[in-house]
Amino acid sequence: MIPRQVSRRGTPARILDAAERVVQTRGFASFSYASVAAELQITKAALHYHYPGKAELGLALIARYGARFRDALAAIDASAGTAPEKLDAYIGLYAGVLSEQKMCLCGMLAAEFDTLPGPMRAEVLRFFEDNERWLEKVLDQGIRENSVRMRTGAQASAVLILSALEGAMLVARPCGNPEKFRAAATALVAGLTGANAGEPDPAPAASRARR
Amino acid sequence: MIPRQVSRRGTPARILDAAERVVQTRGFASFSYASVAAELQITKAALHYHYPGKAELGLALIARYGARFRDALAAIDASAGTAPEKLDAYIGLYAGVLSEQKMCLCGMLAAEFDTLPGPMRAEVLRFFEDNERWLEKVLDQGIRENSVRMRTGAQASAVLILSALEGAMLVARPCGNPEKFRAAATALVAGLTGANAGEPDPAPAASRARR
DNA sequence: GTCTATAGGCAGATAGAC
DNA sequence: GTCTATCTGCCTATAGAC
Repeated sequence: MIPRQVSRRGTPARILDAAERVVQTRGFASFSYASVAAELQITKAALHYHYPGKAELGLALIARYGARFRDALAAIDASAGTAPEKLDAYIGLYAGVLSEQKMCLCGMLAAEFDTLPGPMRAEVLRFFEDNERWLEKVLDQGIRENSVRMRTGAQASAVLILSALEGAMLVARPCGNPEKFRAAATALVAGLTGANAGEPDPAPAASRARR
Repeated sequence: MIPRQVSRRGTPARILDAAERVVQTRGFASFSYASVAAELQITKAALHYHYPGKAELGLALIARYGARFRDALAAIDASAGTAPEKLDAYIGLYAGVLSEQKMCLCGMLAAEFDTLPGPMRAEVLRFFEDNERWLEKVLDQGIRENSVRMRTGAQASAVLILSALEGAMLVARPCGNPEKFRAAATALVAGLTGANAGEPDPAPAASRARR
């Protein structure tokens, strides 16, 4: 009586789910309509109905990923923690992706940048810019709180954090060793907060800075 | 009377040169015998004569790249500089690649890792391990010299340096902005060397050292 | 060593039935 | 919305002449 669907999620979303997984593990060039169709047990023609071509599907992929990421950053902001706490949460986002043996979608697409259609390129750049802006804001907060100590500007440190985490995923994933990612992240934070690993902060983060 | 070749370099080396450039800009999946043959103005069949298949060509590519990199590291060692000087030279290797709008070959292949033939995977892993070992050695030297201050172990810091530089290339290349790479590298080094380190600091960006 | 020619497969994409 | 069937093009790879 009830026309139950194969899945609660609609077909477009399920297509994006499958495509996203393939792109994050094998890359955009190595992803094909055939592989996604096989996984969803539908035909390539059905995929083309929902997404006319690879370029459009790729764009939808980044758009959804970017929106999800921005939501996650907004949620971290809403938690109103200290800068180091926010950084830890930010690192957790990356660690979560890596724990599924996946690369950051935009990190993967950055490697393939020269082969991407124009609209996809623009969205990849936007993703990086958004992340840098958010990180810069958090670092500024950390300076006000006296919980972060930088010897260079917040902008350069923001680029470093983004680069280090993307790079740590890139390097750690082939090694099949999430610990490698954790080690890099810990050393990164240590260089920004002046914290000794395994020891209490020499200058405890302002317990609840104004904001 | 002298059977002059088209180039001083032999055909196998010229094939590797062209293939390397394509892989470092577009990726291994997007590289084809046809594109390399067109660039060298020979046929695909001639390429197959020198390298039976894509897997063999790819392996030769990493082998040559890895050997060249190891030679560069040995040259830095031979210079007998301080640890910060060696790190700067190491960063210069990456900057040189990026200045040609190219990604590190092994960084690119790391993104595509899941699609690579087994022998290529092994060489990519070897490259990362070699780099980490070398960096760890330099960091140990820096501790002995008192020119490097780490708040975490040398191993974790070595992974961070490798990750940050690979990631900085990954992020900076799409932006078409080498300055972004420099900013990340500067912030990275700043986090590893104290402002009040024994060695003269050519760029005391933020001279208010706390430790 | 390099060529022409071609095999065989898989890619992205479309037309039209249901 | 999903299907079958098909088109076109590019891919890796091989056979055999020169």
